[in-house]
Amino acid sequence: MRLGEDFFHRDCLEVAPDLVGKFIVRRLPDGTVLKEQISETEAYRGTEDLACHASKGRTPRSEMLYRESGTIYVYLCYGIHSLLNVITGEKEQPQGVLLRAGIMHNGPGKITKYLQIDRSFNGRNILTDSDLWIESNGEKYSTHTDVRVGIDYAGEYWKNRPWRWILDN
DNA sequence: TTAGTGATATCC
DNA sequence: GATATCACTAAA
Repeated sequence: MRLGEDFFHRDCLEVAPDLVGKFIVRRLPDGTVLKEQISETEAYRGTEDLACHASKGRTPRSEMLYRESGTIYVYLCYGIHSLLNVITGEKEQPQGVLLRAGIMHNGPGKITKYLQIDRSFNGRNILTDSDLWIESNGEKYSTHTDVRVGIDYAGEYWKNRPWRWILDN
């Protein structure tokens, strides 16, 4: 079953753990359908969160974070990797969830490479897009938390929020 | 451990 | 217009 607005229109701290175990589905231009089970997510929440791109305020890049839930936010990291986020919560309240890994592809840059997602997806909507969506198989999966990765610059408090969720083995 | 890579924010 | 920085990865 494809996940809809009810799922994403919640706080990122609720959506991020719930996304673990769900399936991200990508339909390529040639019709091939790729499906990958999500195994790791991270939440980025609000302007106070120094790890969130919205902490620098509303800029051309962070604009997507302020959009309605379900908006797709893709940005280029280190000049090489496209990182995929889904916007959650209330419009105008910047927050989202980073898809960090799938069962078969472990790493935020690797999952987008496999799914052939680049910045052309930025601003599209995962609720309505015909080439990218998220499905549930109805099962619940247990997770454990850890701190977020690659945000040493965010200061002790934000660096230590347990806002990464990982699928239990 | 380090190079590779280019968009972005922030400073002239 | 210049520059420092970065939610990463693969190779060594």
